[in-house]
Formats: sequence, C-alpha cells, structure tokens
Amino acid sequence: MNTEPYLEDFKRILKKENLRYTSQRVEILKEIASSNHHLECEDIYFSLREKGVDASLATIYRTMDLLVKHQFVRKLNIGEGRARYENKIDGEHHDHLICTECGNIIEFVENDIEVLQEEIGKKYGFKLTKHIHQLYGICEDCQNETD
Amino acid sequence: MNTEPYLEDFKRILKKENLRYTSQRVEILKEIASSNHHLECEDIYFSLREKGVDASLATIYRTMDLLVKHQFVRKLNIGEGRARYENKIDGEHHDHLICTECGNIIEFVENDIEVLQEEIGKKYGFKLTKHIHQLYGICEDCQNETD
DNA sequence: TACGCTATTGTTAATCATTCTCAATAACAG
DNA sequence: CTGTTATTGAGAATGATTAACAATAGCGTA
Repeated sequence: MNTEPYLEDFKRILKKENLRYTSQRVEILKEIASSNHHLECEDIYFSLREKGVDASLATIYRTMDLLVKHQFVRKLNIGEGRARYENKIDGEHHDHLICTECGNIIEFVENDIEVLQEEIGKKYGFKLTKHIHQLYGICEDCQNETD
Repeated sequence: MNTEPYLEDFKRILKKENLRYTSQRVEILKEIASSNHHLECEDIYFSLREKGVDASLATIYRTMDLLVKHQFVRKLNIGEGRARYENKIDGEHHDHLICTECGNIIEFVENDIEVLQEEIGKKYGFKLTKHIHQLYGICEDCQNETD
C-alpha cells in the first residue's frame, strides 16, 4: 500500500495545527497504514523496534490519540485489556463480530443497521459522532471443539 | 419494586452452585434491583454505606461479576472510566445513546436491529451471546448551548 | 546555514479501576 | 453446636494509560 498520500495529509494537518511532523509520527502512521490488523500500542511499539525504529510507548499512545482525532484510525475497545486501533484510511465502514473463545475478530458491513442508527439519532435529536457495535459469540470452529 | 422474587432466584442459584447467601450479596442485589439507573460499583458502595450497610468495594466488584454471570445485571462499558451496571431483572432489552457533552444516557429499543444482528451471527456461523451497541453524539440540549 | 523558539520526546513516576492475597469470619449442613 | 469451607475486608498488587519534566529536535526566520 502506498502510504505517501496519507503522509502528505498528515503533514498538512499537523502544520495547520502548529504541530510538528516528527520521524516518530511518520513511522507510526506508516506502521498503521500498512497493516490490516487490529493493533495495540504495544504491537506497534515492538514492530517498529524490530525495524530499528525507536519510539517510546508514551509517544505511541500520544500519536494514536492524534490519529484518532484526525480520523486516520479508529479506536476499538474490545474486551477488557488494551485498546486496539484499526486503519481507517481506506475501506468502507464496518463493525465487529468477536469470538469470546479464540479472540478472532470478523468485520461485518450491514448498511441497514447504519440507516437505523441514523434514524434513532434523529428521533432523539442527537447529532451522532460515532458508534460502537460489537457482537460477541462463539465462532463455528470453537463450537465444534467439543473437548 | 418488590425484590423478593429476585432474592429467591438468587438464593436458589447460589445454593445450586454451592455458594453462600450472604447479607452483603442480598443488600447489593436489593440496591441494584431497586434502581433504574446505570450504577457504578462506587455508587452502590456509597448508597449502602448511607443506609448503614457495610460492604467493601472488593465485595461489590465480586458480587457484580456474579450478578452479571447469572443475568441479573448487564455490564456497560461506556466511555473510559468505571464500568456501569444496569438492572436487567425486568424490562425489555435496550441499547444506549450517549451524549459526549453532558454524559446523559438514553435507552433505545430497536427490534429491527436485533433481528439484523441475529442474521449476521447466522451468516458467519456464530452463536451470539451478547452485544454492545452504543451510539455516541451530542444531544439536543448540548447542541443548543452555543457558548 | 545557523539561530532561537517551542513542540515533542523518552524516562520515570503517577493514576485509577479492578483484582489478588490472606487471615479472620460467617453460612450452612449434619 | 460443631466443623468445613466459602466469603469477607483491608490493603497490596496489577496493568493500561497519562502526566511531569528536562533534554532534544522541527521549523520559521535572519
């Protein structure tokens, strides 16, 4: 995936807000942009480290906040542990189906639900900004593992 | 609200699992059952305290786990702070619409969404156990407060 | 290109909800 | 009433995330 355009966007946004285009921020965005997984800050920390890029965990947390704020990533609070972040740069909006046995995450798209959500917002006079929609259950594989 | 029947259920379940029907557990369930709010463990802790009932925070956390497990309450992870719990004893299933400005929580019921969720579960071969569906936005009042 | 201002970083400590440990206590079966 | 064992309370521990702050590095300007 060509991350150049996103880096350009990022640069422009940072400049507009009088923030700096640092090497750490660039590396973190590249790491996110080139992944299709649901990454934790620690994942990013160690991935970068393996590539010889040093960025502290604190910086990664700080940068993720920035990227969430500017819509480059979406923060997922799945389960209890660490937060996960997903690349929001391309691809259509989706929600998540999570297996509570094996932890596998499936992304689903259901436009009808999106429409209904909008209607609910309208009904109660809300200007919707985001939503969390996670279905939890046991996946086919785990159901079959009757041990 | 008459909490007796729920206490009886609770007692039966505890006995079945070789657990004990303690005064703390009873008081905590009564507190939850007689409230229609979304309570944090701390809320329960202080409410009981005001009534002269002592139960430690640790016990409340432990009891909430038990009540979640046996379907007396639903645990809501709204926002970042403490978990909230709602009485699941009576009333129909609903999800939540949350104002990110004032923190107000509105409960909504949308059966069409429930149906679509089931279909998604079926489509991916999941046996669904629970879901989290939270819409975030700005409520009418907060939109009008243009200061 | 060098300079100076100030945002950013890394390190470390702090926070804060929640869980764990463990000795003392209380439920409950017999 | 007694013995067994689940439960409790107090406080320590955990673990993710954030804050504080001195050192550093972007970046606009001369």
